[in-house]
Amino acid sequence: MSVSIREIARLAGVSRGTVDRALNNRPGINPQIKQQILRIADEVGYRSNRAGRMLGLRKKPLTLGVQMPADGNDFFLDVSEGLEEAAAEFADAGLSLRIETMKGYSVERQLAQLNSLLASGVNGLAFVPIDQPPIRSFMQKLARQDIPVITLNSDIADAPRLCYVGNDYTASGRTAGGLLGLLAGDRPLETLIITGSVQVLGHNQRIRGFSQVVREHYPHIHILDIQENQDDDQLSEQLVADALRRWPRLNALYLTAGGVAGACRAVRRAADRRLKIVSFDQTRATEPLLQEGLITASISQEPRQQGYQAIRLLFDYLLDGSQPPERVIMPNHILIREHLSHRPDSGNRG
Amino acid sequence: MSVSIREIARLAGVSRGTVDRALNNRPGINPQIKQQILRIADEVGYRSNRAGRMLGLRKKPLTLGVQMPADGNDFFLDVSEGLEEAAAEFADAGLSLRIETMKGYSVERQLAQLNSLLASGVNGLAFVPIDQPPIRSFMQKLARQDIPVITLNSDIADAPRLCYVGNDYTASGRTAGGLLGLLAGDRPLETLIITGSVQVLGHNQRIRGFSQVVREHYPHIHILDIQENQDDDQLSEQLVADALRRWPRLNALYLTAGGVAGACRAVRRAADRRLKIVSFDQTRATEPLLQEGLITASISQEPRQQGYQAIRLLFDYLLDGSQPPERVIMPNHILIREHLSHRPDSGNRG
DNA sequence: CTGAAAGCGCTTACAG
DNA sequence: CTGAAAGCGCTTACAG
Repeated sequence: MSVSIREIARLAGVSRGTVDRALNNRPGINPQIKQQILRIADEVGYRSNRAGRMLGLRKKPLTLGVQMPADGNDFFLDVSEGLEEAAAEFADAGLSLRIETMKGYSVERQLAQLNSLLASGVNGLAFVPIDQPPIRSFMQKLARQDIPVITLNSDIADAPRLCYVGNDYTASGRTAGGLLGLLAGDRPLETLIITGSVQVLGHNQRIRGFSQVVREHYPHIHILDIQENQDDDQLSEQLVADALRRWPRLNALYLTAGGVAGACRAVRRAADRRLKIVSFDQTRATEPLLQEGLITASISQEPRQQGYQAIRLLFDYLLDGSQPPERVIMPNHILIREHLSHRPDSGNRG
Repeated sequence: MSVSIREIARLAGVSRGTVDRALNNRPGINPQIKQQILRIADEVGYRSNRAGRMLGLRKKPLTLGVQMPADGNDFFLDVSEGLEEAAAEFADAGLSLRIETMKGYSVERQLAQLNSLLASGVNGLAFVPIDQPPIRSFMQKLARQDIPVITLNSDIADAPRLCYVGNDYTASGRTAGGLLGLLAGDRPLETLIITGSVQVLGHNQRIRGFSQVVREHYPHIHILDIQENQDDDQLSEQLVADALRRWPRLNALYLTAGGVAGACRAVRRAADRRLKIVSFDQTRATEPLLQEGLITASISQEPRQQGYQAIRLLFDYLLDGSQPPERVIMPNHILIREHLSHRPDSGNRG
């Protein structure tokens, strides 16, 4: 229970309106007085009351824009749940969401959707940025317009943003490596890495983290090859089928991205071969495969929390000016058949 | 943005005070009018505004009492962090916490501390109940006084409570079993189970869940024996040392509770033997052992979230009357060396 | 540049 | 049993 704006006004001998102007960097205030008020606020340890603020702000409703490559990508179903959870929690305070989704990664499409959100008057944005110069310069523009931006699930270098909310791909690759190491026991493992695309930073980081751990601790894990499936199930199935033929001793698969179902189809057909398979995330595609034991383990990254936190942090920033940490990193979790049912839950996990 | 109490008052042709009385079950209102107001509120889908409520309540500060066997038990350090996080979040609304801790499980001590909290005038309680009749009747008394209670980390049967916040011990035992199954590969595993006490329900459930999975899926995991270490490191070390001597083929340890460090000391001394060790939680004791690879994996249960949610749910109930689910179950996570650094974070994960 | 007033949605005494 | 008023901490027009 901290002091109120009224108390500070009394101490400074000014009106509450003036204190409000000083504290919230509003225009039209004598700089001297402003300094004095800020000093007093600091001395008494003023912290604005969230509830008061929410009520006061109620006339000017806030809208946040979200853009993500969610079409045909089940991973984002969970992200969306988190977005909606936060939206519901702050609906009281006048918050609403506007969500645009696209299929795959098109810079033009992303720009078009972001511009449309901007035109509709959103007060802040969360999106999954494509790592390309046009997106970067768009973000420069947003910064000049004082629109706070959170990069979601995937980050972009050298572009201004409030913060990044997502997982640490290198760390999740390390977890995958450590896990496969444990699964190997002391037997040699001949591993094929299937990645989505060597153009995608996150996929590469998952390979790097994996390789680091294998090199440090598990020399008997041997990497046969790294192949790209473009997140495509058909291609994935083909690649794995070929690999099974080509390397008779192939006994482990590390899948950094999509196309998991396809890869598993090929493995299932080779009924006589038993492979350890490590993948990422818990989706409609991976879940039954984990359930049946074909995928040995999958590494998840709290998609729901990613959505929830992105909205919460933007909202808090707009409400309070509170600065989030530069990177809000979700822990990654190892999923095996026995605890599948427990999907990460809200809890405002906070 | 739902309708306000003012709007309902207008629709019902009464004052806001009367609407407040109807909606919050306050005494002194004509039952007919009350029914009518409730009907209208229902029709328009009234949901009270949290911020408004927090402000309105600000004169009457809320205090919640917490009681737990935290002394000398590192697990509860993380729970406490969660408690404090929630306390900080709702300090605005006048919430404060009163925390009592004890060492071990004494019914008398627990009752004494709960009574002291009650005498100090707490509005709600969260505690780790000992599963004994005197605690049960104490909870009956609390219910009659309309003090909401949340059982934390451990539940108690046949006693009234608002809800249970904690993990599902059987489920975490299943996860342990599934994990050890994967670690075994296709080799036989001669496993010793060391449990805290056969008197503790949670420990037994961890054994049951483990055994279920082993029976269903991993017949080559053989359970040599189940022994009690009373969560004591000395005794634990002794037991494991003896077991290593007695069973030359012992190659796996499943530790359901405390005394992990002691067990590991005995294993480390037997430098020629390599055991798979599965334990629970990430504490000061287990962390370095996971780090060095002596413990293969540990299963954690989001202690911080447990603390956070217990307070949040009590607070919401007192604020809103919002009923939490009967059991709020934390997911359990498999921890291995490679993702130790990522301890579960607030995020109001929720 | 500054203050006084009205209002956000709710609760709590206080009259009647 | 019911209503009118004051107040929680803040913001936003509106005067000056």
